[in-house]
Amino acid sequence: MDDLRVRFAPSPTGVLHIGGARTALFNYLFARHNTGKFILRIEDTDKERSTKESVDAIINGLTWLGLHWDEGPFYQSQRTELYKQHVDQLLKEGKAYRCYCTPEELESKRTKALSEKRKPIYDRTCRERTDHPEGKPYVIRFKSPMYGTTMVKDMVKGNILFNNEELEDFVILRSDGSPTYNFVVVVDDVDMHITHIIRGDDHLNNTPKQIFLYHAFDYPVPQFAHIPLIHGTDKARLSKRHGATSVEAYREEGYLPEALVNYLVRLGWSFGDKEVFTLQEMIDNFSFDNISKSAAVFNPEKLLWLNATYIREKSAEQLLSLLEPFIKARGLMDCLNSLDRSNLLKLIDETKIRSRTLLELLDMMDYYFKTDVVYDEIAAKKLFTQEKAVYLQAMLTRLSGIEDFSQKHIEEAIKSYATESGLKLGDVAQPLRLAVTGRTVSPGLFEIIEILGKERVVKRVFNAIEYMKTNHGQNIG
RNA sequence: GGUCCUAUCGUCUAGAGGCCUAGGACGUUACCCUCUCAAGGCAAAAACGAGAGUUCAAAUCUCUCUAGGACCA
Repeated sequence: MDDLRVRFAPSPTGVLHIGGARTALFNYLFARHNTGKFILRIEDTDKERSTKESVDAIINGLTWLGLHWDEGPFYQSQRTELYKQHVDQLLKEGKAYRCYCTPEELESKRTKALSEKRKPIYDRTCRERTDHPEGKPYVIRFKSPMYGTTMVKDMVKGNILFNNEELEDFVILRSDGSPTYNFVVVVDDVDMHITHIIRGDDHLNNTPKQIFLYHAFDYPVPQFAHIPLIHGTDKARLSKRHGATSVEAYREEGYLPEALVNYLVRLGWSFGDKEVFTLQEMIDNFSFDNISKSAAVFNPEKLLWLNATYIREKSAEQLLSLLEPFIKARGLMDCLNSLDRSNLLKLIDETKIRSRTLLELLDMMDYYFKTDVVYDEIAAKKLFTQEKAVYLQAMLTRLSGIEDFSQKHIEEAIKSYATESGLKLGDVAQPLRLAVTGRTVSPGLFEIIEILGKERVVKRVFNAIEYMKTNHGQNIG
């Protein structure tokens, strides 16, 4: 098994979507598990739809996910000579032939066959033709076997038998001289010495045709693994209308690559009851024995949970560096540099268990970056009342009086005030939280007061009291 | 339309004839903890698509149907 070679062969016609990413992942894991080689091949023969941006998206996406390839990227667009040679070879060996039937002729044959309830496959008119009409356009067709059966041995689906009579003499070279998909795939896989083909099961029906070509090239048929597709909630193949489906989108929303990889590996693959895997654990345990045969519905909730799990396991330092691109994007870099770093790290530690994405994490710490607190409107109406203004005034005095502004002393000050005034802690804590963060939800109040520091807290409580004075009219009753 | 694939809680799955009163995870709900929200803890509700057969015994094997999906046109 030491010569095992697999490939991921996407078409660069859009973003790297999570279905493709999962196919790449399974290829990667299989290669690493078996100490084989993982090859990246860009199938950009469709010049109309292939773009450089899309190639970049694929490469960046795979790199971000940590799915490193050993060879490539190879580009089909740079290999046209190779395909031409192989067409010529098949032609010379009598394994393919020129077909001069016009599209109109083929169409009428089709409709006729259909009306007579026959299979609408090409009737092989030109198969034994020997003349070469000058100047007449032609396609090149492969001479498929007309009888017998072809067995696809699949590591996921088992043995699948196809009846050769169902298959036609398919086109390998179009009239414009461009080779077709089934043909170039096989030429490349032969040329790259691919031993195992792991791809979506949407290719299953193409496989017998490709097996014909392997035979024609006298190349041992690779092992196949057709993995089930990913579906949306409506059980249809996952597409844009199901929401974010690109790897890039998840990156921008603050997902961690290890979370996405972990989620994708469990979509269709399992290892007992285990849910959380390191990449090494995936590599160690991966096998096609425990891949499921049916399509899996993509569940964003579970991905979110996994992402939260991974965020929680990161250190504050790690999270801060992960947050940097997001901080930069919001133009908060200057702000970051002017703030106390150790306090920010403490805040990250307090906030990370409440965040499911990096974006959420940053959002939940906005009050730390901002100079002026913006109050949640509904909460302000409810909590910034005359009665609460009294509490805040008292807290302003007490907090200002603390020499050693530590969590312990802050807690004592707030709790003793509540007790002395016969109040529940929440009665004081909630308006105070709103004053200091602008929110009703935050990490522990005593912790964040210490983290923000005496100066900022005192100023914020003072500002809140001022706000209540100027807006008190609407807050009465 | 033809060919092919698939079928366990809402979702991801465990399950390879008796360990199944069907296990785990996400989500949902209740409770505990609690200054809010999370996290954590502890519970609960929730599934073998239908029908025949094989067998002492079927989620597991066979067949039919049904439903989804993919490919080709």
